[in-house]
Amino acid sequence: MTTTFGKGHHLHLIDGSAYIFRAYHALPPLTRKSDGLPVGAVAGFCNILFRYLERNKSGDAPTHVAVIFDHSSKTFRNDIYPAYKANRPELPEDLRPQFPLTREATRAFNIACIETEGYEADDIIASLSCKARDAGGAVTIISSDKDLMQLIGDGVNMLDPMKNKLIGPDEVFEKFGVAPNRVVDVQSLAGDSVDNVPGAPGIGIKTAALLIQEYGDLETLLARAGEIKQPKRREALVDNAEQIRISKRLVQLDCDTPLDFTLDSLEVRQPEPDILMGFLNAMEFRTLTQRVANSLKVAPPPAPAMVVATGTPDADAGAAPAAALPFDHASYECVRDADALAAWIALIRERGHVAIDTETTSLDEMRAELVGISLCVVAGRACYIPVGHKQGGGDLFGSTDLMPGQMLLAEVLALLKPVLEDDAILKIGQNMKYDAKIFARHGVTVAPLDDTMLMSYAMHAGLNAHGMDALSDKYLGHSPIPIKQLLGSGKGQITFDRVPIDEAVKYAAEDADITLRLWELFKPQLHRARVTTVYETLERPLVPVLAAMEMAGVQVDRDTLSRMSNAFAQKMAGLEDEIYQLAGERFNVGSPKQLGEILFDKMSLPGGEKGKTGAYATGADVLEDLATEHELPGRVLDWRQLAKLKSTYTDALQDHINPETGRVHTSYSLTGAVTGRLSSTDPNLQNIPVRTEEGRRIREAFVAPKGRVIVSLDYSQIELRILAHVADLPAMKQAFLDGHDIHAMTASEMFNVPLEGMDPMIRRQAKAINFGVIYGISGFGLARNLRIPRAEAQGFIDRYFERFPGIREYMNDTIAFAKEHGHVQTLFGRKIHTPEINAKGPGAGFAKRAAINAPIQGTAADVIRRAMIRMPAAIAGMDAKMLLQVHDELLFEVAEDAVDALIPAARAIMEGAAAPAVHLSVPLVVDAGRGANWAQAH
DNA sequence: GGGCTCACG
DNA sequence: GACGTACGTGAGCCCG
Repeated sequence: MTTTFGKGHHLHLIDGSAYIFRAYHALPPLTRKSDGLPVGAVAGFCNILFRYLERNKSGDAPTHVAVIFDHSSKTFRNDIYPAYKANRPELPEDLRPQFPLTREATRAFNIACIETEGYEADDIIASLSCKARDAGGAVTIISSDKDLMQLIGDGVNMLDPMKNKLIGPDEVFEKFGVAPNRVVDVQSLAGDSVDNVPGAPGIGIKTAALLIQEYGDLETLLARAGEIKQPKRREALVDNAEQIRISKRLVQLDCDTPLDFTLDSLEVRQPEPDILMGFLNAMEFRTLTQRVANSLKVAPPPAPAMVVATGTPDADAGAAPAAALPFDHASYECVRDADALAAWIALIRERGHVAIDTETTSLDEMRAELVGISLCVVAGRACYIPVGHKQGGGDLFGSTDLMPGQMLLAEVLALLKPVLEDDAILKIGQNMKYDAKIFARHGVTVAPLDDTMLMSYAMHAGLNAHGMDALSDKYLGHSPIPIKQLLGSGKGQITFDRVPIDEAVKYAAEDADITLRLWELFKPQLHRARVTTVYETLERPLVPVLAAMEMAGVQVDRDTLSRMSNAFAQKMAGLEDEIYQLAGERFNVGSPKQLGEILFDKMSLPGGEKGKTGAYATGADVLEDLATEHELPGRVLDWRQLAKLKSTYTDALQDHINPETGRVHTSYSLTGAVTGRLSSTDPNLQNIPVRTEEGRRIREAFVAPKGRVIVSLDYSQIELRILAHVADLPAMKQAFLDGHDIHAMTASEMFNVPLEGMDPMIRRQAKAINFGVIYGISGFGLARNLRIPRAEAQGFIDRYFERFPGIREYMNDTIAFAKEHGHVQTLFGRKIHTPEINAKGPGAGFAKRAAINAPIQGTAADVIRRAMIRMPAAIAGMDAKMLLQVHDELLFEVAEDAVDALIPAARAIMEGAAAPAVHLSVPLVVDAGRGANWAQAH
């Protein structure tokens, strides 16, 4: 049938990856109508292929053709030079899922589709060119990539598809000033900032070409570099010879890429109309479907077909609308051997993404042991890989024998690691920080990732919860198997490793299935809700940063805490004796109910007010008022302070010291607060005492190991600065610009008193008002806070509004915005929903104040998030770790000799964190402290 | 498990 | 005109 490739044959090599990027950037972000799948790049790619085929119908048609793709961004060149192509911007979010579709498109056009792991498309093109040329055939490389120009000559030329212009040796000389066979030499010298090829500093293409022209080739030039007259050029070459040689290895294309096919297999084939039309129709490209139908002289298929043609028939289920597909627990697969896992990995590679979930023995990621991993690539089709299920479901002796029929964890991880770390495969999870930490403890860095919980949060903060059960219920109309059903609850609760494997398969695979379906649903919604930037710049990139902080943990000294606990216990016992004496009887001081009865019934102290539950209020404010009447309330207050410190801090904190690391590992919730703030749990390290002297001493237990110090950097008055900016308060802005005491300035402005020698009481009142404004001030609240008559408080507020008219405007505008849109937003576009804003009754008051506060608190939260995301790169070279975040403070552990470098670097990141997205009209100022422990550093 | 109290920003 | 109110969190304890 065919003769072997050789003389008279003409091979076209199409640079597919370049086409994808061009198509992506040339077209608006198209999505498939039926399900919102991004397909803009696929559409452009198909158009280019179609036009290419049409053009070849007339004229110089090739006999053989292939489209070549980059397999992933990591290649053998990264082993030579890790920074190679390291400064490439991250792939656009909506492009990655289109990669596999462009492969499908190529196959649908019946064109050979080629990629090889570890090699760039350019290397495969080079190898094929050499092979074809050596066989005596002609080659045309269809690309405008200058890196391919080194291949030109001897029957190999290039075609720039943009300009439809042939590139031969003359055009190469025009660009590089040398013949094609010396292009590599010029590139090695000139380097390339786009690909991060270093080259020789100060030498560009012009100079490089002159040098090569003069000396002939690179090796001769390097050998005789000492003869160069210009001192700068001479030094650049002599000092950087090694770097230049590395550059050469980076730009030199590899002509020996392994190829597992023959040139003959690339022979031009006509598209199969059914397959091509089926694909185009499934992608819902109406115009192109019609045009291709005309060209192939066939009838276009009936419009919306819901099934995407994919490489394997198995994957077809994925095209049905995810939400509508029922959940079939029986269909989930249990993966028990390497072959089965390999099949899943092949499917993952084909699709370019995978939903993943881990099952473990604990919610504490630092102690949890991996029990199983579930994967889902296509809605409705998921698997579970058990690795740590144990015999004898929950017997008393805690048998440690593994159940038979499980793969070895090490083997599973070895197979999955390349997938989990592959740049080109998106890993999707619900609360991925958890799973990423589990994998990180096994030496696997999961990236890139998407997180359905964070997507939900970016879209719907303030509207609903973002846990898997809530999301599945709301969006998929499906209640997942409750974990209680497997583990039980209370005393008899078992851990996941004791769950029978067939039960675990259903539960675990379902979670991955749900996650994938949510992702398919949320992906296009993110764009429509206009929170893609929020998600991509403020949510997702924080995941690895927080994971690293949590895993690092903070060293807490058990002895210090233990000694404090003992001291507190003694003091409390003494106070209890006094309290019993004063009360005339023994009772439980910790019981507000009993205390209320003693104070107000037995002792008949004034002001006993019962709340809605019928109990007397005995809060600190009530007891403080009563302290003037009697000694007992004061003692109770003292006792309560100690009880709090002991139970919540000095006792509980000790239980959180990880026995393996000797450190305390908190867990941050990215979705814990509606405003964008983080929250901290298990333990909460964002509320360690500081306001009282006794409490502050607990921070002495947060220490740095020998040779290291604790460094604290905190934003000064960040919320007030943001308020001054958003409400446009010129006087306040000026005070910040001048570095003045902001509360004193406020007092001076309001009460017409000079700054010099100001009464501290006046300043205190002004400070309370400043904070009140941030919280959505009310006369009642301010009156209570300052313990002044309500009318007086209202007078303060009126005067404040008079002096800072921007405030009232900001409040009114914000509430009006919330009423109209149902949400407010931060300067960075984070949306906080306010569903109660139009409610009647007292709820409306809450909603209004929350609406006023949210943009300010939320903007401050966004600022420190941005700083945290940039921090790892900024301190990369230093022996320093970021450990904790407390809303406006970042805590670091730093080697003593690195402190002087860290502080200015971290401060610069924090102070500049708003830019360039937002230009604040007020400077952000960061204060720094250092010491052996947190108390000293603060 | 809800309510109270109190630690933080 | 009355109602109830500072904004955002998490944890430990009591008590039903």
